[in-house]
Amino acid sequence: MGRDGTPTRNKILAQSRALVLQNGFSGTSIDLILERTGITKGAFFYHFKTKNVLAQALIEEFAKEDIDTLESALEQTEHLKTDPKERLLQFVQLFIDMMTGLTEPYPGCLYASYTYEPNQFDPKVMEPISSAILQWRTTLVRLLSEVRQEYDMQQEVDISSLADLFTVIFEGAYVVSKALNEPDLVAQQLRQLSNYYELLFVPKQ
Amino acid sequence: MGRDGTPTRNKILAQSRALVLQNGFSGTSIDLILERTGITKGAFFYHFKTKNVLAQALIEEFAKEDIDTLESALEQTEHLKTDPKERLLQFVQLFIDMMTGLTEPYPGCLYASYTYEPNQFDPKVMEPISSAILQWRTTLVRLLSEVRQEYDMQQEVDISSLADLFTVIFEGAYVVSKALNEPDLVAQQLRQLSNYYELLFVPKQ
DNA sequence: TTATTTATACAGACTAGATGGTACAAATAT
DNA sequence: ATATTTGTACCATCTAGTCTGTATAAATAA
Repeated sequence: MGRDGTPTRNKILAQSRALVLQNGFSGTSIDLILERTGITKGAFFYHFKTKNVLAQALIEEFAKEDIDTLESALEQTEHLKTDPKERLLQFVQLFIDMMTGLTEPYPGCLYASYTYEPNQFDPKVMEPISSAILQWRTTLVRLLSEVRQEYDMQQEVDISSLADLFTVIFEGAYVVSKALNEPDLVAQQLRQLSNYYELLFVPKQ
Repeated sequence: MGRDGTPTRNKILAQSRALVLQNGFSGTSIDLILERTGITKGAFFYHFKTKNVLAQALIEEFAKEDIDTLESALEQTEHLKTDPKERLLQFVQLFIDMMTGLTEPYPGCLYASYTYEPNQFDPKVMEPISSAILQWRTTLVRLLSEVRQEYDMQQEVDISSLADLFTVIFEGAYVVSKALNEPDLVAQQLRQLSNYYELLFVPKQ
């Protein structure tokens, strides 16, 4: 019955994400989205009742992809479970590889974009952000705890903060990479994180 | 000579900065600024010919304060020059102290805010951002190079990336701190940076 | 098979209010 | 007195969102 609307919906989501990362959410007018997608107002409001519904769909999709990436990286390193440090380093390495060889800066993170204009959104639009960040924290706390059990720490540091450092470096590197227009900066910063982990955990005794 | 307009101008700048960090630049209407400051439209456009001129004034003022902070921290640690590592750690410590004991998240960084809606601004509005970030890089490269001359590095890492890590952690920590509403996260992350420096540089031989 | 119904998807003119910006008179300080 | 600062009415444009109508495609019935 009726034609298939998912290509249209996906076009709106994809272009909107790109536009929001360049213009901010409130700097992205619906007319601009229409222009970019070649879609009309009627089609847009058929798929998204209001602009805020689009905001919510955008962040939910982004968060889903984000968590998928996290879980995929976990799976890809599961075979290293016997050496938790090796696993941790390999886990980071996956993201280094992901961010290596870009020719232009990674377009950025919607979490940061939204976080710098939180008043534009209903509270429930912001919720997936903290939810996702906390899931990164939880996951890395687990990975780090496993390392800690089999290695000595050169310094007694708070595992939870150490876990957050992963997200912090990502978010910060996106900002600086965009600001300086240096595509490989993100990978470089992740390498620093890897070095830190390397130095911090040493064989027992 | 007419009356003194600087209090008005300063009120506009201060309130606008706060508003931009909450709503984004294009989400901050002039009417909202007027409402917040209790100033009228005529006054506003007397001080700032266009909204983009305000954007420029905002970022220039912010960058100036930022560089002032950098230079102040340099001065405050100059007496430790004989032990460059001690100086570096003390340098970071100053910022940890600065970010300790906040009751609500630090409002954020205009560099990041602008970087996530760069299309809203003339290119010359964005210029002070890269300029300031590069000045941090240059300064930290100097501090780190001085350490390197008197200490061994546990791992051979790129000094320039190591320098950027300072800014990266600040920017990332602001984002995550705001997103999770955890005021002390910034100080915690800077402590991780300090730990990394601590581990990386070891006495010669 | 073909005409008709039905649910879905899209098109585009229209509106009410917001937005950045202007014009200019009035107030204020020196 | 007059350069400077402020108040307010106004304007053109942009904004999100509405409305009515049309196209598409599958389901149903003759």
